[in-house]
Parts: sequence; C-alpha cells; structure tokens
Amino acid sequence: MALNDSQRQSKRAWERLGSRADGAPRAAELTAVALELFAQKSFSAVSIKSIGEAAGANSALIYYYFKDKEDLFRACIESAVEQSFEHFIALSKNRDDPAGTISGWLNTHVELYLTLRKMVKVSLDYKSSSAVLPSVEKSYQRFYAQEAEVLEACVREGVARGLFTHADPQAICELTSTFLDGAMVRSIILPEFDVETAVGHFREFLWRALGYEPAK
Amino acid sequence: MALNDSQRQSKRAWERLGSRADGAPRAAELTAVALELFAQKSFSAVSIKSIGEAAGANSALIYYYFKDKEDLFRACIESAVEQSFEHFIALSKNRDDPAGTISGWLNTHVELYLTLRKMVKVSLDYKSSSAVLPSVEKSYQRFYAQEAEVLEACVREGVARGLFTHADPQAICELTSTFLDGAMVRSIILPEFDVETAVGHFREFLWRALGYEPAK
DNA sequence: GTCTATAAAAGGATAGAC
DNA sequence: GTCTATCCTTTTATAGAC
Repeated sequence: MALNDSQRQSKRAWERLGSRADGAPRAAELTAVALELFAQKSFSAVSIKSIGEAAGANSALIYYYFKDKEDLFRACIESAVEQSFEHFIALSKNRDDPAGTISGWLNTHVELYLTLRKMVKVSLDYKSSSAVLPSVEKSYQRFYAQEAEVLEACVREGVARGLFTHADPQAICELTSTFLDGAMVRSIILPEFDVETAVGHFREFLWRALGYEPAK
Repeated sequence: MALNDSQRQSKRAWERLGSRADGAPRAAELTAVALELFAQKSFSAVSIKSIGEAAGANSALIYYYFKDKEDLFRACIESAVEQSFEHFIALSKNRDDPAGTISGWLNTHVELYLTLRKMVKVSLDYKSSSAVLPSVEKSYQRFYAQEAEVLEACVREGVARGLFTHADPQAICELTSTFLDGAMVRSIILPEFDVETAVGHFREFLWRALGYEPAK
C-alpha cells in the first residue's frame, strides 16, 4: 500500500532537511499499529517504544519514517478518517432509495463501529491537544462534507417523493450523526451498551419522526 | 467544602500506612484544578507539576493529600460524576409533568454542558485505562441508575396519561442519553457545533416520535 | 532499512527542612 | 501543611554501526 497524499506531503516537508527515499510499505504498517494503540489509550499514554514493540520493530525505525511522534499521530488520524470515509463513499451512489440509503448508513455504523469509534476517540485526543494540523483539518472537512451531502440529499429526495414529512434536512443530518457519535462513545464507556440495538431503536424513532412507513 | 465520602474513603485507605489528619479544604481545591486539566487534556498528558502550578502550590503537596496520581484522578472522576449528578437530582422530584421534566432534563444538558462534557471526557479516559476502581464504578452506577429512573418514569407516566404513544421507556431513555452524550462529544470535536440548537432539534423529534403535542 | 547505544529531558514520587 | 531538593524511571529523539 502506497503512502497517501498527506503522508507523502509530510515526508517531503521534513525530508527537505534529511533527504530520504520515498514510498514505504512499512510506514503504513507502523501507522496501523499506532492507530490501534492511540485509539485504545491516548496520545501521551502510548510510548514510541510500545509502538515499535507492537509492530515488531525497533522504536528508532519510527524516526526513519516520521519526523516525530506528532507526525505519526497525524498520519494515524488521517488514516482513521480515511478508513471511515471509504466505507461511506459506496453509499453515496445509491440515490434512488432514500430510506434504504439512510438505513444503510446506520447499518454501516453498526458493522464498522470498531473502525468508526477509533476515529471518534482519536479525534477527541487531537482536538484536546491545542495543535492544529492543516492536513488533518482538511481530512475532517472532507469527511463531514461527504456525510452531510449524503444524508441531506436523502432527506430532500424523500421529502420530494412524499415519503417523508416535516423534514429539515440539515437538522436530520445533524441529529443522526450526533446520535451515532454518542453510540460510539457509549460503546466505549458502557460495557453493556449494544450498538446494534441502540441503532435499531434510533431507526424506528427516525422513521416515526419523519412520518415514514417502511414497506413490509 | 468538606471532602465527599469517596475522597474520605480513599484517604483512609492509604493513611493506614501514613496516618495523617482528616478533613481538607485544599484537597478539594486540588481536585477541582486537576479535573479541569484532565478534562482538557488527558490523564497522562497532564503532569503532577502542572497541576501544582495551576493550583498555585508545589507539586509535592499533592502527595500529602493523595496517594499517587491515579488516586487524584479517581477523586476527579468522582467529583465530575457527583457534580453532574447533583444537577439532575432536582429534576427527579417533579413527577407531575412528564414532558416538562424531560424537557428540563434536556435543558440541563444545554446549560451545564461544560460540566457534563467534563464527565464524558474523563470517563472515556478512565475506561481507556484498564484500571477498575470500585469507588468510581459505584459512582457511575448511581448516576446511570438515577438517569434511567427519572427518564423512564417520565415516559411511563406520559403513556399512562395518554400524552405519549408507542413508547418503550427503556428505548427512549437510552436514545436520549446516547444523543446527549453525542452532543457533548461533538461540542468538543466540532468547534461550530451548537449544543442548544442540536438539543432543540432533538426535542422536536422526540415529541414527534412520541406523538406528543406540546400545549402552546 | 533496521538495529544498538546513548544523550537529553521530563515526569512521578520521596525525604526532610521549615 | 507546604516547600526545597533530589532520586529514579521513563520517554523522546539522535548518532552511528551494520
């Protein structure tokens, strides 16, 4: 797997001083391992040594591929956002069935909550640090823009077809993503929380609020 | 302000070895300052020295009142849960007006989201560490039991009076708290997120899903 | 590319003066 | 009770061998 744009960008940025070869499969490996750890604990609770160890490599190797710990963290966030994003993009195609698409979007959160909550967790950590990394901000922007576009388009389409009533697309979209974020957090905080059940309840609630009658 | 039960308990626990005076106003001060920092950053991102500095005291003082950093953290979590809990307890009295109580509960989250999101943030950190502290678990249990009791009772009462339709009290309760947790998280992650607006939208949707017509 | 060794700094925690 | 001084450990990061 090749480095993505932002990773390549950051390599270039710090390699102006050191000058080192480009294109690295091992960097992606390290990023994956680090993301796992950063999502489990927190940025400062994870040591460079533990990342190296988990990746089966010496910690010094990390500094070959990344400028410093923060640079690795940045790569992790972007990777988490990217992974989440890719799973959504498939749903964007299906504009014919608004309720089906929304439903699919909810299901995606159930199936991939392990991936998605990594993104939420790491995002919290990132936002808690006062650092502002332009490439990370761009990732987020892209993700949320896509999310809004898909959901709002579905609601508008549903209203246009007379399937939904009373719907403010933006409000519905925000409501839904806020709930889903809550579900991700709760699945971390409450051991007995069941994402599938909770999302199922939300779907019923949403249909009722939208005045939608599922055909069945 | 006197130490609360759990703080006193923990002091007793480690003082069996050291034997030191009880009842400390300064301990509460240190806890408050530390909670602020732990909520802003994360457990391991906050140093003992920085806590002392923020409290206008030497970091060594912390070890006079607390066994170690984790013990201080525990006191912070319990304090955060306790603060959130106290704001809820007032609402528990009002059983005559189900919709009003639910509404008040939502408003509480708007007004006190700065306090409540501290609890969410610190809880995430706590649950991410593998530590299990019995006194903290007890705090949580108390909080969630109270939350469930208030909300579920409201929904049941509303159904009994014919104000609400189709309502599964437990599902509504979980739905609502999950949404509110999501709102807390989003207010951290997204700078432009407005808790008041989001909760306002949720209220409308809840009423619609419950088949409730606000008198007005 | 990957490792060993190590410098340099920061953090948690304690002893003891006041 | 609160502070100074200090110890010990961990951690980030670099230099340089292979």
